[in-house]
Amino acid sequence: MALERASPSRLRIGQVAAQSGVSVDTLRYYERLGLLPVSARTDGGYRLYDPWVLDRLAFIKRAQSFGFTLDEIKQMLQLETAEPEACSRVLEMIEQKLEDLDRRYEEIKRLRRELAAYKIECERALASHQCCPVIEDFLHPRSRRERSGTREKRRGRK
Amino acid sequence: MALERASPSRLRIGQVAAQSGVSVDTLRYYERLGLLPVSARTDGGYRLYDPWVLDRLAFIKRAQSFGFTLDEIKQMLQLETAEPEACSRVLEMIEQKLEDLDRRYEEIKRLRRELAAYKIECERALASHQCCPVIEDFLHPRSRRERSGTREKRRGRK
DNA sequence: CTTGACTCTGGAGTCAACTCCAGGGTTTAT
DNA sequence: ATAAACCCTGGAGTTGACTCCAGAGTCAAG
Repeated sequence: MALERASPSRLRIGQVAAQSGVSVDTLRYYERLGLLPVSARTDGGYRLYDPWVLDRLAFIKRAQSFGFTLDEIKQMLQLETAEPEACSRVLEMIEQKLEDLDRRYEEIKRLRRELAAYKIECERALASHQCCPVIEDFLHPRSRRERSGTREKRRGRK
Repeated sequence: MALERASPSRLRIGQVAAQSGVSVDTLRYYERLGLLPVSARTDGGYRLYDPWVLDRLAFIKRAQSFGFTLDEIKQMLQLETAEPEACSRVLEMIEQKLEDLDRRYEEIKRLRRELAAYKIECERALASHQCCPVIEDFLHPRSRRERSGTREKRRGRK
């Protein structure tokens, strides 16, 4: 049985791995998950890939970089490009992911600000050879904003 | 409900859980990890906590919210507050985490921008009943059309 | 034909931070 | 004394995205 031997158009898994930067293990993993098609095989059982899987892998990596999970990516890949439904579905997912990014963005901004404040305090303490205020402060967060007031330490109710 | 017989100053694990918002399982897990001290016990083997573990738990949650891992938090907790070394060590960790936040911040900004562009394209296609350009675009990030291409992309990727 | 690089399978392991479970023992109110 | 909460241990399971493994088969070159 003449198998597709050394056909320059088809790649073995190692070549796909090398060209895509995705490990062979991951390629097989993706196939199990249904992100890649069940590939053709040689008589000996070796997988043979059409070069377009490289495009698909690029898609996967790109979508991943946006924070889409493999499962979400799979859903996108299962959509028929031609159908308008596909587009609204994708739009939906994009909008959700945008909200997601916005939330994370704000959170990071807030954390950054707070952490930077700690840093300054820490530097000051270090310069004047005092004991570390950060751990103290982390331990009693609420005393921060009432430093000039009462140092109440009651937390939680009951 | 509240029944603190005997010594009112010591809490059982369920009370700590209720007051801290951390599950009893997690409390035991933290103890295993060394984030909480090995607690005293009743004769029957029940854990008894001093109320200051609530402060420590608040510290842990706060540090976690900054993106510190439990392992890093443990390192901080092991530092002796009084020593200046502790402060410089903490400063180091804070600075590193700040860099981390900055990196993530920039990345999110970039992704947001790109994703928003996709969204607009998607909306346009949807409005004019064309086929979804996003999947197409994801699939061919910076290549020319070879496959059923309809129009040239002017928007360069990345 | 032999070598050595490549590939196959199924399943297990990894990481972080939990979460759940079975099968018991303890406390305390009634 | 009994029931209802509560708690104990140790170990296994969860999630997502891989990563590694043993033991076997395949392929192309020399």
